[in-house]
Amino acid sequence: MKIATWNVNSLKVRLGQLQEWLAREAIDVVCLQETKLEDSAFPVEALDALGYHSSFTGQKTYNGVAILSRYPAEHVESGIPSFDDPQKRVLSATICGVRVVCAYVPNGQSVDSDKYRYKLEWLSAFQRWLQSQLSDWGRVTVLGDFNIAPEDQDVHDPKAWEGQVLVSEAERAAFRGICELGFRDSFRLFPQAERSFTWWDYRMNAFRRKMGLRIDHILVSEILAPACRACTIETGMRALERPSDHAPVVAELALES
DNA sequence: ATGGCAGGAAGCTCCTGA
Repeated sequence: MKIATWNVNSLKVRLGQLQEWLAREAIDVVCLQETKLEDSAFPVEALDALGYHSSFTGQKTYNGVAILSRYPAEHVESGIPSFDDPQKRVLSATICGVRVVCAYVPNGQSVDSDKYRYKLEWLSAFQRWLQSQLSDWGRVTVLGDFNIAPEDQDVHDPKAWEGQVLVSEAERAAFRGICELGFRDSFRLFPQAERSFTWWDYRMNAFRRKMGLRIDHILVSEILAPACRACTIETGMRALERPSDHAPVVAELALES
């Protein structure tokens, strides 16, 4: 089973790229972030035509997450139950016996902002909830835009970014806290090229200059990790005309059954 | 030096993203 995550930065704008990608790659589950669409505007028919069932929770202009799947999605749940939040950032579903959590972690803006405090509170609630997801389901995968570069090797210029939002110690501690519940960063299960990133700023020719961060992740629970065969970044998607500023991440799970 | 792109909603400029 191939699972993927992609921050599309507007599904309306990126629908054509998504369709081409899904027609080309045999991906079974796709988690999307920043769809920026109200539910009534979600392109259900276009994705159904490609063989995908859509689950989604969205809002106008900001946020919005979706899970596309070639197989039925069961027990679909929106949000973090204990965390009342009008921002549509979390969607979870069970597909082929695997709990799939699609997450769009808050950006945080800057470390001295209210949005940063919201990010840390959000992450704390997310971690608590993931613990219950782990005990409920066992086979759990968390895919999404974490807005956290876990280590210096995930940052093109660690010196320049030191202490900034996306790399600050409190954010990295929150990421480790989630992993320590019993998750592995699937990307680091395998040898990877240096300077592997998933996001490049639209400005300053950052992509061409390889000035990126690795902030989109696929975590797999310990019990699933032995089944993980690969994790790759679809860097080519960032090189398209009118791209999202994020590239997709894809992981392959060898599931018995 | 706080810029630089891009998307959305509004409406000819602003907010947000990361």
